[in-house]
Amino acid sequence: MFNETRTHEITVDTVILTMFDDELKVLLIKRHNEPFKDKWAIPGGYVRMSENLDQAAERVLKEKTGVDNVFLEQLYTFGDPLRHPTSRVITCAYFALVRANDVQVFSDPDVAWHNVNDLPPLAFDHKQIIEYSKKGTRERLEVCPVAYQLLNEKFTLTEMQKAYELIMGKQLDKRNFRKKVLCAEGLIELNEFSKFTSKRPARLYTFDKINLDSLRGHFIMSNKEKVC
Amino acid sequence: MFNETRTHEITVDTVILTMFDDELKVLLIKRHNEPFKDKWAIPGGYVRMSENLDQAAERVLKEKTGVDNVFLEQLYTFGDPLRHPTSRVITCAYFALVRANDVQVFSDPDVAWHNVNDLPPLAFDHKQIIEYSKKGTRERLEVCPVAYQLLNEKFTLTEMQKAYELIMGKQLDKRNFRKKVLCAEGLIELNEFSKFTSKRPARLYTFDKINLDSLRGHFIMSNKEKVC
DNA sequence: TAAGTTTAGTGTATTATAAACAATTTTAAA
DNA sequence: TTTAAAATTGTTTATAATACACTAAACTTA
Repeated sequence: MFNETRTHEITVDTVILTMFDDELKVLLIKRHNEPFKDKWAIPGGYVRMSENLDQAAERVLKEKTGVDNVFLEQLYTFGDPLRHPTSRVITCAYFALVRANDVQVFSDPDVAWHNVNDLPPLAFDHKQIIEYSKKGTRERLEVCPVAYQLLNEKFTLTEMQKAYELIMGKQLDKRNFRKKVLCAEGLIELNEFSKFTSKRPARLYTFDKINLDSLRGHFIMSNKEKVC
Repeated sequence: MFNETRTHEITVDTVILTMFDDELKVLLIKRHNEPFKDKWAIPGGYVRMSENLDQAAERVLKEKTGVDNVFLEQLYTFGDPLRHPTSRVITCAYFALVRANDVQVFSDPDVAWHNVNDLPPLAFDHKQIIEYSKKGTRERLEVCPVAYQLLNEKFTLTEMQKAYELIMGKQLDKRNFRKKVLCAEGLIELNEFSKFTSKRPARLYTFDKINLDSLRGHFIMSNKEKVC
């Protein structure tokens, strides 16, 4: 069935996640061409000869959202011979966490955010890739406070808890959550309050970006809270 | 510098780890051809058109060690344009844990086990790949008792602790270690004792393979013991 | 302007897990 | 039989996780 040659096509596909309307959203693009015409797909593209895989993923992310300098990490490489119906394409999947406000609003109705837990029919193995990225985000959150990547620069603790809850897929106790994050390094309490909430304003916090490298090991979701 | 075409060569490279002489060992092959002639390299090969990446890694492992049905997991994909000096080769790296006794003894002096912490000059980016695999093995051990993959079918708790210590890169307390593993699921106490030790014989244990799938989440090294 | 509604914010007691720590037992070898 | 090496075993302390409910502040509306 296959001609056992040595070359394949290699792409990067990027699962771009953000948070709004109390949902984790993934950016999808509706395909205009075969294969999988009219199905939705995560953004991707061929790896160029002069760039490494991280650079290819950054380029795709920048092209589709206009953002860079955000959390972007290699997830897994998918290489099933039949994942592409007409050619042999191996794809290195990345996942990115971006702030909804940073993304350029696109008027194209064929580029849209979808709830990661309520996906339309997807092209290729992209459903599997998105499922992997949900798991990867959760595992990443267990060792590193990546959830702040989804939040605005200034955020309330309620917003932060919501991000944790969406990624972990479970509700957290408000008092225990605040106790844990308030004693963690890197979180800075501001003397500002959210103005746009309709009820009691909430204190705003921000992250000390300079110390983010040292945060590995902090903000750990406990073993018991792990979704195994 | 580069012709931005769409095809690259893709290989799998496999970090094969085992344990003997109280050391974690990695299987290396001395290269006979350029590039990197006479440097050591981890076993690898081109991905065939008809196989997926897991199958390619299994094939390479089987060819080099004669073993299959062992722990073998995708690690990371390395795609720096300059990682291969003369062509554009993207490699999907895997890591495997095997029992030293299961591996066919090879008489070829250019195939040898090396201490992972004392490596000879390596070809390509293989030093980086091996470092990644040490980290990957440690992280895997934190959520799953993969260390048993390095042990014989019947093993003593001292041997098991040694495997944990080598992977974690630190010494563990004997009493706390035994307390933790003895109350974990899947470990079966045998009425047999090691005969080849020169002093007091140690009780042998084995793993309940049937229940291994349910072991995720057990045998967790605590957060405090994590090497971050 | 008072009452009602919504969200923000806070502390303690209990339980579970991890960590520190040393003496005794068993066998083979001398 | 004495000695040496490795195996085996429990308790105490410290830390972390969990469960749990009321008050405070601001806006809305009657």
